[in-house]
Amino acid sequence: MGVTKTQHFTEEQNELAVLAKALGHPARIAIIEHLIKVDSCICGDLVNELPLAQPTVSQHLKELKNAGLIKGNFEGASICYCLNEEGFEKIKSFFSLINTYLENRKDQCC
Amino acid sequence: MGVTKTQHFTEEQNELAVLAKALGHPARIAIIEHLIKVDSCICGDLVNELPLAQPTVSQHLKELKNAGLIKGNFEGASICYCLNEEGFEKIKSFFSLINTYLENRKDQCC
DNA sequence: CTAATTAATCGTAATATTGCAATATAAATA
DNA sequence: TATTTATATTGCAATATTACGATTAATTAG
Repeated sequence: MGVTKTQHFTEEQNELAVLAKALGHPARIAIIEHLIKVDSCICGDLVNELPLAQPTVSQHLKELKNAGLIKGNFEGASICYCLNEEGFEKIKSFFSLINTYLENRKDQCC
Repeated sequence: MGVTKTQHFTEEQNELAVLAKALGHPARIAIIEHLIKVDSCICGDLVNELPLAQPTVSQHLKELKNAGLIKGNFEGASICYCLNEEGFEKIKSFFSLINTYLENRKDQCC
């Protein structure tokens, strides 16, 4: 029926999925990459940087913010967005687990 | 409208988005976690493990496979699924970039 | 206060995702 | 060969996502 069965999964699994989903769009990858490149950012910048209209960029920023991957504060007339370490920490520990597993994996059955 | 403007982003950005999107569902996170836990897996296992019907699990496996995050081989009557290192490598280098940035970031403007 | 600038929100069309029953396919076994 | 077992595919309903024009809200400059 089209609704994710969130209730049936653990909180950790749902959190990770939310974070990954937020990164699951090239525009949002581009936003993260741009934030790293300029090391602090105004939204207007992004509208020029991305091949998308201003409302669309605003929407993508909102999703990244909701997922906890970026933070935004008013700075004069515009808004300063930057990476939110907290969100990335959670992803980091998940991938650490995977990397440790992959490095120690003895026999790859497939 | 409603179609992601894939053409306007770099191949790397699109690839990362595909990988992240594939992880953007709790069932698929659960599948990855289970594959790590049992260190090789048969799909039937997963149908019992997950709160989803067999066709739904099959679909999620397909998406993980398409994204390059898991591999599957026939093993007798059933199929043996396991992690595909290649896919995770790509994600790893992206997060390395982010971690390096976050660790060296001087002033957090937000 | 008014105009200009910047970014968020609303409304909506186009498309994608999620989930499952029903069915199909493929291999193992009796 | 017929049956069982394991997994994939199809078709469809419910819902979510993507994108953007129009509008609104908030801030700054004059």
